[in-house]
Amino acid sequence: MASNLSRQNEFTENQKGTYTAMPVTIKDVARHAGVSQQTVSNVINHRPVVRKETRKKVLKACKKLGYLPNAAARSLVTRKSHILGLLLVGTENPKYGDIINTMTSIADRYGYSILVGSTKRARKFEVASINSMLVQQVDGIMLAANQWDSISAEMFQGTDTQVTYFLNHPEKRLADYFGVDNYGGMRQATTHLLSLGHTHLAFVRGPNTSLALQREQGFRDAIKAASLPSDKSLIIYGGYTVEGGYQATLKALQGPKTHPTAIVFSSDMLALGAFKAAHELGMDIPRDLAIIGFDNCFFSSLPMISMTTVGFDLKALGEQTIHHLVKKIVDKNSNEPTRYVTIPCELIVRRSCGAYLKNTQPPMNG
Amino acid sequence: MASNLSRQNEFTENQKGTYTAMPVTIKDVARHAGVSQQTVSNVINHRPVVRKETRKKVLKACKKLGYLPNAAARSLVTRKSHILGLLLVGTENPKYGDIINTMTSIADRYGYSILVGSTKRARKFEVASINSMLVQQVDGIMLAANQWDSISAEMFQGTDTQVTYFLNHPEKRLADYFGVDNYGGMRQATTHLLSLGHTHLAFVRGPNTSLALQREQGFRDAIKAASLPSDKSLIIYGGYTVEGGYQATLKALQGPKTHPTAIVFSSDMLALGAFKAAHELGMDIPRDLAIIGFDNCFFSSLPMISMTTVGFDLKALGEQTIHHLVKKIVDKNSNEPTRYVTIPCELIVRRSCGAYLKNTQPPMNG
DNA sequence: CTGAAAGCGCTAACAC
DNA sequence: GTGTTAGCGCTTTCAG
Repeated sequence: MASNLSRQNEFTENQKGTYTAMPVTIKDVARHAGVSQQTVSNVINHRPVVRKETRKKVLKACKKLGYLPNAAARSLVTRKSHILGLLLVGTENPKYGDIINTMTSIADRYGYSILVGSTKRARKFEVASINSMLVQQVDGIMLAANQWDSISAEMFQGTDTQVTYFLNHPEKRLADYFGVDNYGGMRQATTHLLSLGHTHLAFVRGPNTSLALQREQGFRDAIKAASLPSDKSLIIYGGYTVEGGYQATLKALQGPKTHPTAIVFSSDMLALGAFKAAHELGMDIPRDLAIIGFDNCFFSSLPMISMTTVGFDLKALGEQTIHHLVKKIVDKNSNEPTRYVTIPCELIVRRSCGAYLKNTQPPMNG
Repeated sequence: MASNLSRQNEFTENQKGTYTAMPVTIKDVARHAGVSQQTVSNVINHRPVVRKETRKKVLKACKKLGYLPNAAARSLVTRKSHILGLLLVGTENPKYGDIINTMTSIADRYGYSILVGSTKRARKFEVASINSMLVQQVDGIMLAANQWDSISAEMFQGTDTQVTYFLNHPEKRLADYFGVDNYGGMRQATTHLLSLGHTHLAFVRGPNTSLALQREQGFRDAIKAASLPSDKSLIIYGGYTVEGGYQATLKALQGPKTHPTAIVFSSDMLALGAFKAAHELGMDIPRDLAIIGFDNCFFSSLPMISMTTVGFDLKALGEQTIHHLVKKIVDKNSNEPTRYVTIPCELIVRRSCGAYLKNTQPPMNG
């Protein structure tokens, strides 16, 4: 790609007789270097069919004029924009920033830019965002489906744009999916609490996405596998905010049933609400209440939180997602089967689950 | 804009005799509706020069064929991509996600998409990102300058792309700037600690950005205004991570000088490190050490953190930034003077500064 | 109000 | 290796 930092202009006279800066085109470079447009194009695109001296001459002209290729023009003929869409559900979770940054970095290595969007958890916005990205000619979209019954993948029928579900997928498997083993992670977390002797557990569930539904199922199956009577477990809706987790915790601890001694949360954000609730009720975590979250957000390792949670390798997930998506974009008609990938999870034991209560100190790194 | 959800295709035979789906163009719609391309274009762009019946006919054909306009083609002739670049320094701060989401929402209201990038705090990446966005023909860039001595605004000379600095600006005021009153906010925070009776304060400073330098100056001037001998204040580099704040706090509390009784941090993230350090040293915040952060990150209001901090209205800032940027894009040659805007800050007093130590309870909302 | 023609900046196909 | 030509899908003249 042409260099930068210095951009000289050519000024051309327009109809009104005023002078305006016109962007430098491949034509200008060609004229300046005394070669044809095609040759300039060959140089810019690193096609090894240009003589060394010619290439040098062209490069020099590019620099001199401050030439930058026009992606729109290129996109129009190649039918490739080198833009990828990343459509997530919302921003409440601080993991959002991590994800965008991770994906942007990886995409960059593959030569793609990232256009971000949020579905705001509403079908209307999901459709509008996809439409907008389609219009912008993104080569591919990584889509976190809003709802379990989303049919947004159908919007890509007849389009050049490749689509893969990311983190969330709908019921109908109309496209590839790259996500996390939410089920396995949550089942392991729940089993951990059971092994610590808890017999009354509650689960605070998230919104109606595949991700949250899988986590819930992991909890249910762990309870079932332990042969605990199902009425001894409590399932409460919490949504995806700290406030939601707070309300749900209060409900669990103040309801008519026998109160749980441990609560599993669909996310770290929800679990934070438990700290607030416990604080108000004068309860100590983990002495009076054991809790486990999911996501391994950065705050979970802080000493005053020290939350047991389930982690996963976001970078690896992003790498696989983009790698596969780009492959599908490049090998236009490599009729690969629909892929359905989940990366494994890891239980990260800290203080909040009470595992360190009886025996030793919490681990040094909080 | 044309509707969606259903996209039928036309299949055309290519040279090799295989059939491939070709995207529906304005031509196809025109033929189908029995009108000219121009008329279709007029309909799509809501130009009020088309008869009602004709418009209806065209819209129907759009829907039937699943037509979506091609932004690349449009951009090529209008010289407007309707894409805005948002270039931030990094992602360590969870505020990052907030910012992207806020800016995406606002831009959407103005009819623009957001292309995100990260400078990774290195000039090399800053230049590469800007270049990439320029190639993609973004209409404007909101740029958080890496360094105080950045000259990246010069890259826009001779370009159609409008640029405004955002959150951070370099020393040379080559472009508009929209940011936060970092100086005033930090000065107020420091003065607050002084009013609580502290005479030995430390400041943990951030990286070499305008934002961090302004915050540092706010601290220095507050100390100076209180006529405290400057050797009674300690300034330590912390960077931008929790770990950096932790190390800096240890340094402040274990140095040869008289130890500070209060520490001001350049950001909430840095201030979190103080909790870790205090925890290790067996000190209580705020009893043994008062701290104040900056940013009002979501975690600062949690009861087990309850951090006194400085907040600002990100939405208002984003709105002003994009409003102005879009105005400059649309009014191509409205020779407005370079604007330099900072939005005000607000001190949010919670438990960590010790203001509630002697008198009353901490506020109910943590 | 509608239609025909030109051209945005670039790459692809084919001569030379 | 290099130059010429055509055309991607759209908007913008300018005639009618």
